Amino acid sequence: MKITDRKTEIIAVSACLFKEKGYSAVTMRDIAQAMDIKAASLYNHIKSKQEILVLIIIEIAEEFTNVMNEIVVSRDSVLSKIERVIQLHIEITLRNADALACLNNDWMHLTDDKLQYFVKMRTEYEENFRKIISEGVLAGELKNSNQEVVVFSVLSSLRTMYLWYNRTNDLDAQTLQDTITTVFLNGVSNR
Amino acid sequence: MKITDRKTEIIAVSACLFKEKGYSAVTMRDIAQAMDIKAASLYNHIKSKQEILVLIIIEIAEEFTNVMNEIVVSRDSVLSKIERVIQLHIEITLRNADALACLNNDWMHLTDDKLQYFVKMRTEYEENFRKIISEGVLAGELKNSNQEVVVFSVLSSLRTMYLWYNRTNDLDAQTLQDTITTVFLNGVSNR
DNA sequence: ATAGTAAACTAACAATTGTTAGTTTTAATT
DNA sequence: AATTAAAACTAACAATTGTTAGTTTACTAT
Repeated sequence: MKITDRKTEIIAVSACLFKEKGYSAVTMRDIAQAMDIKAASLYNHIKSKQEILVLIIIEIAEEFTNVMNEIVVSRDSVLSKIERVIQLHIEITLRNADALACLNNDWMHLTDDKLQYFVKMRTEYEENFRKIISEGVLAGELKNSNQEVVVFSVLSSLRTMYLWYNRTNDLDAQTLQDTITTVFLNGVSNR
Repeated sequence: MKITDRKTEIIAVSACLFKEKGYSAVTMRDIAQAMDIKAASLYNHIKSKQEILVLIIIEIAEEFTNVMNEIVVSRDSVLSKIERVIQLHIEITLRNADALACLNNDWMHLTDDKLQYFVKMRTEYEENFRKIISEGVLAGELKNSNQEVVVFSVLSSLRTMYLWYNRTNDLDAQTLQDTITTVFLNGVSNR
């Protein structure tokens, strides 16, 4: 049992490359070169290019799905639930930005059952988030705005955090969490 | 002078396909098939696949740049400026969602001087937005949050509106504008 | 030392890619 | 009816794609 096996390296290197140019624009020879081996050697470790994509995306999608399910059934207040969703996105972004970028941009290149499985998880995730927002409006904790707009305004920001979080290089996770929470809950206006 | 010339059709059809699968995954034969002609026939109208990408992205990037420049130098209040930025994004999203998706996801497949030109415009756009936020904090109109987080939280939402605006099919531009403005300025919390 | 295995290699394949050359069709103008 | 120009076509190219087969190297356990 090695500390980091070769397959794990391939996944990480591929995710990094996919983040830069997208799944379709990255060739097996690109991945191989980044690992300083020949393309054919990759196949000692992985079954296909598609398998790499699956391994990058599905694991992280399942994590989102599972934690979101926990949050939804919990007995926290709606505001706490929203905070926990924000926290979930920050955690995964900091831990694995490359895979997250890949999930966001390349999920449509999954095939057959994996694609179906992913879309099902994503739909479920969005429905759960919508459920939280509805609950909040009903409980009077949230403004009664158009819910689709609220859901996707917030979700879009959280989903694309990987694009910019590293520009704020002096920012720890807690400050990030606090600022984002304030922005979404209370807005940017000082009035 | 035709009502819609063939070249314009190619651009539109291509933008639509690029939106679905990304620039690299769409072949000239895909584009041709969508127009019910053969791939070689495309070259009677366009110079290359790359030219299609350039025509889709650069025009819309210039529009963003130009309007943003107008907004920044205007004498409106900061809150009005932010509202105008939101309006700009909504307008372009409603008018040309496909091209916007393409700009967001495929800009890195531009080459050489066009790539440089695009990145320069994007940087300028972000700096202008940051300038508005700074001005607002200084004038006491905005909360004194971490500015990078504010800038990209808002910008990320606006940039990816094309992904979801059509789910709210009973939503006119004005309601969309009002809801988004409220969400960002005042937050979702009711407290 | 020997055997065995993990992981690299070379060479090549069949399919697909963007693109070009040359030709035919279509439709409008004289 | 003849001319012309726009826009389609067929056929093919050279390069690149993901992948396979078979071989060699490097390291570990006997």
